[in-house]
Amino acid sequence: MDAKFLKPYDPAATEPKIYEKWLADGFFKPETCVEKGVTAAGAPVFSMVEPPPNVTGTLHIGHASMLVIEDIIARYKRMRGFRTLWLPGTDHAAIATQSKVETEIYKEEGKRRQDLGREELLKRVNEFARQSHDTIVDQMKKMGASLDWSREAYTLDEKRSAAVFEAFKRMYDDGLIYQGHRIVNWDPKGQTTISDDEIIYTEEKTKFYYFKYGPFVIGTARPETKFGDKYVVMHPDDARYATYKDGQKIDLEWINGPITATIVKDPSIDMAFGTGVMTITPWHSAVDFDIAERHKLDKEQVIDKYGKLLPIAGEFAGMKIAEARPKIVEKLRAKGLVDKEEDYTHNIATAERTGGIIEPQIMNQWFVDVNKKIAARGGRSLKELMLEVVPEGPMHIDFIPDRFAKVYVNWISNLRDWCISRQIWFGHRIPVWYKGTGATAEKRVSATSPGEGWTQDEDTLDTWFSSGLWTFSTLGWPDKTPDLETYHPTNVLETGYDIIFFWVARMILMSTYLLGQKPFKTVYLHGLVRDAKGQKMSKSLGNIIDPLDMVKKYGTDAVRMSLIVGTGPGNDTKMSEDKIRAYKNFANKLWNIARFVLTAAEGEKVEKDFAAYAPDDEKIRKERHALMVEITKEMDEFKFYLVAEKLYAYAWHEFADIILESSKDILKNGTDEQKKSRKQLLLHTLEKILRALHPFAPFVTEEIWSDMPVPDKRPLIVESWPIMAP
RNA sequence: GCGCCCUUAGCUCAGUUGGUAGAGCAGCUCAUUUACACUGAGAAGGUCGGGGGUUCAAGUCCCUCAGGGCGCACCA
Repeated sequence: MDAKFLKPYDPAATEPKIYEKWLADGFFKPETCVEKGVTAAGAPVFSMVEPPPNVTGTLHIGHASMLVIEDIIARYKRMRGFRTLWLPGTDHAAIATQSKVETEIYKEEGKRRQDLGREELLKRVNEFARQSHDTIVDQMKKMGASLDWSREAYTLDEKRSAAVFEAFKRMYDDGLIYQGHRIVNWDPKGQTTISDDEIIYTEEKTKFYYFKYGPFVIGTARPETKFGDKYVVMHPDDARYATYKDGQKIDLEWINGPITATIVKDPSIDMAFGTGVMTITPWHSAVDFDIAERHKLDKEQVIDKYGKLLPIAGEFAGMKIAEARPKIVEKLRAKGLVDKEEDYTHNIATAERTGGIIEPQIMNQWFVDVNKKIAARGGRSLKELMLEVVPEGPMHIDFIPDRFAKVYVNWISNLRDWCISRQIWFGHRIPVWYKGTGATAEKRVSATSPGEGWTQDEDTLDTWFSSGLWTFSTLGWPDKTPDLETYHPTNVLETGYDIIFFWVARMILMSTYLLGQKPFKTVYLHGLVRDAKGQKMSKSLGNIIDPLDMVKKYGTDAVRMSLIVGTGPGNDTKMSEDKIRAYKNFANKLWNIARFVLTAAEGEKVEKDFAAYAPDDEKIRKERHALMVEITKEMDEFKFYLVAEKLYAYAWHEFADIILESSKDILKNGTDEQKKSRKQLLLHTLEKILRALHPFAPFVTEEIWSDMPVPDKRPLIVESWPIMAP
């Protein structure tokens, strides 16, 4: 027995060495496994892409949990004999990364992006992204991730940019991408549009005002938008206002003097809300915009890009909303136009990345049309294509847990055209070029400048446009590569349920449209990692657990086990340092089990098909086999938490506490035959435990494995799962 | 407003075709130089959120109420 077993297990000394060995052997790469004869050339394929972490700094516990689940899947499949590809990468995360760098620059140098200019800012962001990338890759390796680094991708690298251009061009040519004046979510702080999903609603206690508007009383929480309101809308069936006719003009006194208002009757009005009458602000409200479109009404801008009032506000022009609001109410009160005010809880929309308060604005932006029929796809729209992956659809994808399929369908049915242009600089620049103005203006889609006098669109693409291509852009698309042929559709996508809409849905959109394939056969959704009390981890609560700190303190295997046990799909996980400590103890327990077994069975080798078991040993062997059958089924059902727990209980409380203890007497007082049988039993059982536990705790199992007297053994990472065909 | 999830031992949670309630942690009692103190043995601890129904049988299926969490929509 190796002298290392005389000391407690030392993860810090062991783990880096083992990861290096795996890398050197090349077993993360499916081709190498075939070349070295550890995977059959004709073996079935298993592929999975890693959801690319954003290059915004470092890995957090959520990433760690994702990597652990995926690594367990990858290692399990590899041990089951699949040609297993798990493909790594990182995401440039346009807005998230740029705003992070901008914030830092402003803090340190007091400069804004306009002070630096496009080129200089991009230089800085790219440099930051590169550093983040290096840190993150290093951290992924520390988690033990068996990712095929030879295929590493980045959403903004050359190949992925080519894929983005191709996708854009095809969608443009099919008329799916169009430019138009539509109402969008404008972030005055980030100075860019954002998508509906990037909005965070927070409750705010505010006032709800009732103003006298001629003969009516209108309600509003936003007095500052009311300057341009010259349409007063009511339901056509509202008996209270039956005397007013559609299109009727009314002169009335308003904030900055007398105006002429027009009556509009529209059935979208909720008669029970407020007074059943409202004025509309089409430029700054999606609902009002729709009403204005239906009745072909004028639209006027009231608030500018910076959240300041425009000259239409008269004496309030130039003021910020927060400043102007009370002053406007004061003025209306002085004029006797305030009917009453009430306390009100209002959901305010803020930008996820910058915290800016979203102001709907009508702007000229680029959109993806989700309802247009696509000739090349049998006359179906993107929306229709996206619905084909539901359980009863022709291209069905398994959702785990399946309740998320409903969430997905619900989202699709509410889907509106996707605004894909962003007014930031970091990202894929829109590949559209312009030349000339007015009647002679030209517009062309091109990856590079079409020539003299052409200027490129200033905007960049929503970051989810490039990540939507991830399952196939990483495999070489648009080229028809062997990788694409072999590994797409991927088998499993493992990600958080919080990005079903952002990402899962968009991958389905892109893949069904561009390839006519689903991007993955199964989507496994994990939950959030919370603290021991179930609270979200956040800087302000001071309850953040840094996975790398924990790795340093307790070892990767302990962190991995603690992230898995108690984690059902779709449910949030609770984490605590105590839990991690408990699994460090487990790694050491395994270590001591190995020490005992290797000492007790000194000189003995694992004999394949050893049949001469004593009756007691045969019983133990059968129970062990039953457990292996059970956990194999559970692995296939993605119930990793159960498997980890059962192996933990079996290794510790069955094998160590009962089997090892009972062996002491047998090995001392038994017959030679009994001793032999028991030694084989101990070796076989430890061997099976190591194999089964390897996906969960790869380092300590690999390290013990190196001392196991198993003839013709390979590194554990490419050994077989304890039972091959359950 | 629409929808989803949760409620089982002090805490965290298993309990997947309905068949006499389980684990880990914490706490309690005891052991103590052992493969391992990063340990072992033992006992204790629950009217499975309330009510109703289906059934020979319900933690499990159905209805209903309550509490907690979340998503979407609305937000004049």
